[in-house]
Amino acid sequence: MTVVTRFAPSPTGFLHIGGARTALFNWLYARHHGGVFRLRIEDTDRQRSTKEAIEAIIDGLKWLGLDWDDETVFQFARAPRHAEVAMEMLKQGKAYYCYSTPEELDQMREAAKAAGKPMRYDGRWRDRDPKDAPTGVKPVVRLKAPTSGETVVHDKVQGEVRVANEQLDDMVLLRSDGTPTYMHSVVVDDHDMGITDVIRGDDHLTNTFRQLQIYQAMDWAPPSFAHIPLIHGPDGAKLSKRHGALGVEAYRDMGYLPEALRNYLLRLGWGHGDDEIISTEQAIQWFDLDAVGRGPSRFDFAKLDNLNGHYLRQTDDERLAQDVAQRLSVAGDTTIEHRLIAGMAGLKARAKTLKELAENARFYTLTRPLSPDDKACAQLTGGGSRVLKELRERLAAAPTWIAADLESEARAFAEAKGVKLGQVAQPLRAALSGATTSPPIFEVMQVLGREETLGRIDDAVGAGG
RNA sequence: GUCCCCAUCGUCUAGAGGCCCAGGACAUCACCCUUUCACGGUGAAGACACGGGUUCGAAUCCCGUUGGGGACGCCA
Repeated sequence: MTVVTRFAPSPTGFLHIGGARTALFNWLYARHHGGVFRLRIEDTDRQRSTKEAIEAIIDGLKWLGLDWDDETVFQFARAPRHAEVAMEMLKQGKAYYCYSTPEELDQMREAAKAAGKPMRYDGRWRDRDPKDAPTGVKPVVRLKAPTSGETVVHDKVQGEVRVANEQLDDMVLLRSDGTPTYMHSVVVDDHDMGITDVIRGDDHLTNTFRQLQIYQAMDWAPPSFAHIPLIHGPDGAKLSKRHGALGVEAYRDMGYLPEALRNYLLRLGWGHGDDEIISTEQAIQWFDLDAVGRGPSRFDFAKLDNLNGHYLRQTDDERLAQDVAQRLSVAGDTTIEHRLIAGMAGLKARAKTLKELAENARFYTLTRPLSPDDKACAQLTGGGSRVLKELRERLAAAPTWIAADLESEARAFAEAKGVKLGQVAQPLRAALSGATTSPPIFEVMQVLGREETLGRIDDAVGAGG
């Protein structure tokens, strides 16, 4: 049987990091088994669902490179079908109309709380004659759930989980306005869409019991389930905004590469021996549910940064330069763009994110004169300035303008002056980059070119006195 | 509160009874490389939550305790 998985987000916000991982696992599982990965937007909450959220989710999935098959299913559009199934259950005596008012339910809730028991609908309309129905009250449709025995889930990650049916009550299938509840629509949609494997967050594990009861009532074969643990914040508690509960677009803006985020998310809760850097091809080949861990894991930016740095260094210079030019608003300036491409080799070993890369690259994009920072200014006073003045003459006469030769010039100069190379290189760095740290300075000179280099030295020498 | 789930270095994890006085990665620290900062290299420190069993032998199996998480809606 062909594997069919799905990602079923509700469009009430961005595609957050936990959802992204759920989508990734579903996608990998389907691709690994040569199956189908589908997308269903659960937009039945008309109040909270927005068009913007739908777009954010779709953009996020595309950015992450998680492509889905077939058409996207919008759950709300299927409401008539959900109602139809509920009616069928009513006809077969598997469901019933319940006329209890919200007030009555509140009373039950409070009574249950006072008694230290969980809220359970007491089934007061379960076997009542429909003729008793009060007028003017629109009923909900409730499932006639089994009252004894137990319901068991054979979960691919959590193993066999069982619960006594007394713990469960008769849940609402259709609201009094005739719209389906989440529990009901999920089951009908998964069935109709031919989903074979439901892979979702751990928070749905207890929902599964109730959903299983609907499958049983309809005599449908349930899919197999896999509940993956949730992602927590660094403190072990629920992931907060501050700690990473952000939309994937926020990660893009912070300068993370989609391949790095994918690799990071994959390793969160799943492992393959000692492998850390895992390409998408390998992931598809290796991924399976049996290696998914059962405990929740904590989100760690430091590890994401490290992974991102790794992928950054693998990425070709043009792509990086283009992103940097965009971030620094200099895209289209070909001189600058060429400089960025030429300087990228030295730049990319020094950054963890594209954002950091852009900040480090800024000095390449500046127009003279630069405004050196405090530490750089300190390099440009007194001795530093004198060294630069003399070095400038020698550089102006340099026969070539390539890094290795420029370094030889500087070394010869330092030796002649009886100073360490650092005493030459640091003022030079301050003059050319406006800072005390930069890519290798002779590489910077080559990238900047003779004219710009000499000009920046002149600016610095003049300003430094 | 009730039900359900989980538990190896600070973090992510390897480990499916002897290969483990527990391996890798990130982070930390030291050293090397070096014109700065990185990258890279070498090394150090660092964990089986606790208590009982089972077994010749347990990180691995069972029970309990503790700790964490999740679910208890006419939200999804």
